[in-house]
Amino acid sequence: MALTISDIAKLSEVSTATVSRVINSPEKVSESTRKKVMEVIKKHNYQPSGLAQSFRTKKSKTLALFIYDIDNPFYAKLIKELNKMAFDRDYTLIICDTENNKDRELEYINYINQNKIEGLIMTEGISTDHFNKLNNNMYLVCIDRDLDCELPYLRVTTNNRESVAKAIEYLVNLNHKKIAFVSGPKDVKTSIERKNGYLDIIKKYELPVDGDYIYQGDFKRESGSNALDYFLSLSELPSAIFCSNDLMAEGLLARALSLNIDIPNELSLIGFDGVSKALYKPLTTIKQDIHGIAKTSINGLISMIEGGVKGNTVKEISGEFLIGETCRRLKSGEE
Amino acid sequence: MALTISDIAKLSEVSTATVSRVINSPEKVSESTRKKVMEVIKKHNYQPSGLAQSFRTKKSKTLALFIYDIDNPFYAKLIKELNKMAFDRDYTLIICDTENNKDRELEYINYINQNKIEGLIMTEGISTDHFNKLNNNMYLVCIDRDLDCELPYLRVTTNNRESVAKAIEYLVNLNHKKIAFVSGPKDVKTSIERKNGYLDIIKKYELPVDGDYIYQGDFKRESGSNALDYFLSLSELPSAIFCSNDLMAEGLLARALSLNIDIPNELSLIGFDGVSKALYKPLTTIKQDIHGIAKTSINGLISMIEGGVKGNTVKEISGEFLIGETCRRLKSGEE
DNA sequence: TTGAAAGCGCTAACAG
DNA sequence: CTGTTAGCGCTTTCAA
Repeated sequence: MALTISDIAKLSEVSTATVSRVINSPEKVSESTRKKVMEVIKKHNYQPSGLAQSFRTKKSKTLALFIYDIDNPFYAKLIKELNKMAFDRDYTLIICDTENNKDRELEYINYINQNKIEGLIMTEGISTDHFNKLNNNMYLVCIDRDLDCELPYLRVTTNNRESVAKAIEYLVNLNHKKIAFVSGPKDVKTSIERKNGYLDIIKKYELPVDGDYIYQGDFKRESGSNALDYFLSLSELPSAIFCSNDLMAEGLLARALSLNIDIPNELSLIGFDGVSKALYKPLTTIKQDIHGIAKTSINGLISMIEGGVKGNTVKEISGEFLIGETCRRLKSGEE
Repeated sequence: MALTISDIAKLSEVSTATVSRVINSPEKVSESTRKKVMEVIKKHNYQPSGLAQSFRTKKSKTLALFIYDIDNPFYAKLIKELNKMAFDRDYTLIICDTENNKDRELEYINYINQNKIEGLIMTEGISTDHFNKLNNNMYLVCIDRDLDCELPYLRVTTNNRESVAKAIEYLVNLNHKKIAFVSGPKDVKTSIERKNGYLDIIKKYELPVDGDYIYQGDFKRESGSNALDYFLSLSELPSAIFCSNDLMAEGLLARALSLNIDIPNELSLIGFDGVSKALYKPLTTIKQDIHGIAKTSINGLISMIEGGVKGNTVKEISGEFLIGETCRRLKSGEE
């Protein structure tokens, strides 16, 4: 059996309180006893029981991440970053894979309450109903997401609207006029913002774009492929398509390849996220600063937890427009 | 503050012991008191503190997963399955992203010891030195991996050798003779087994294949692309290439596309894993039964933990050969 | 079938 | 600066 604090206390000929101090607030212990105790600790490779510490302090040092699509490489990367940063700050991160399923969410909420999870990071796509059941001293961060809930929270987001606007404007500068847009799911904040960015530029340049050039996708690869089929069914094919995420751009590109449609020569394409790799040509896209998002989220969350303060704040992280090889400049006059 | 067991005891006019029994072994309580207590529990939505339970029983109900490449979609899917199954069995799964870094591993091993993690699932690519530091009542499962360690463990693996042999034989039956192979990293068990499957068939049919047709990759996408460049530099291009995982096959395919090499008309291609989606044509591949692997791993691990037994066992899960559209039948005589 | 009581390993007043 | 002591919320003998 592993040694306990009282074993160490006996071996060091001090009290358990002193051992505890050596571990948690060494400055409160005289150098000589600290040394003495540390030696014993080292010698026996004593490690305090995390279970006992958590129990005693009522702090689990655990965070939970709500996510609904681990398969999306954007989220896979985000998980990687968050997990790493949490661990580096001595917190454990639990992945709650909700699959957008309400029962699942509820189970996780119960889990969170039972296990004294200290903070929650939420990503898109989760229903809102259950969140009142959260312990109301829960600390919250929402990444790219709005939450209808009494609890205040930190919102971390990419500047979706401006980034998309920039990308669309880039197409305009390449003389594109017939620019189509593949959106994400209807009620999702990021979807809406990205679409607004598109509409901003359409309006600004008074481009002749009607509803036909907007296809509602769902952020999944397949809807990109469906989008292309839809646009092909129109009387006038757009000359450029913006997809609201890379996954859909990939789907669209794959479909184009299989139909022998040359990108960018016949069709220009832009994505969003900056996580595509499998393509034969680098995708022009808006790269989200996943590292920055993760860092802001974890640091923000932990400082709320440790400072005991909450508040509604928004931190916007800039996306980076990456020019790949999937857009072509139209000759003037060309459509 | 949340209610505690003694609050419930008072409200139900029984002892805490009885409340505990109602929760953990209701059969030991008379129906009437059980009902009475359950009502109070329901009414107040009492949830026992997981922290206290873990502390008291010294069972964290937590498993850890060692992984080094969350980005690889095979692992992303595996994580998803494992996470879900663990949760369904009331265990928490912690993701230890080692990044193949020894210090990181050591930190995680310490974490595991401190927090009384009950079981460990390991995947490929982790060094072996630290594992002696593991509490020696740790329960272990290795997925597709061998471990040099005193602890007995359950090994769960796809029948790599046979699956690859089957795929290569398929190429032979399509009249391919010049079949090249892109391996994974050198010392990794699955790499070796997959290569052996290839060599088995090469030998069986006495195919004229020398070392030139074997390229050592590293399971990353980029090495697939490099592999193609390498094969193109040979005096005789192979007519078919087997990649030891899908990621490398994707890389190779992307490179082929950008070089205008038609797959499968100029070159046949097979992968391994069954996780590719981004391709313009479905990849012929060996699909690993990720669900089965996860299920066997979690169930095996938990029954070891709860049964208190360990043992060296191997469970082989069959891969499924999936014929996509990346292989072509050669006319007899054609090379 | 139930209750009393001890104690898991640690931290945090409080007193000295 | 250090020790004593109480107690976190739960489970588990042991006795009744």
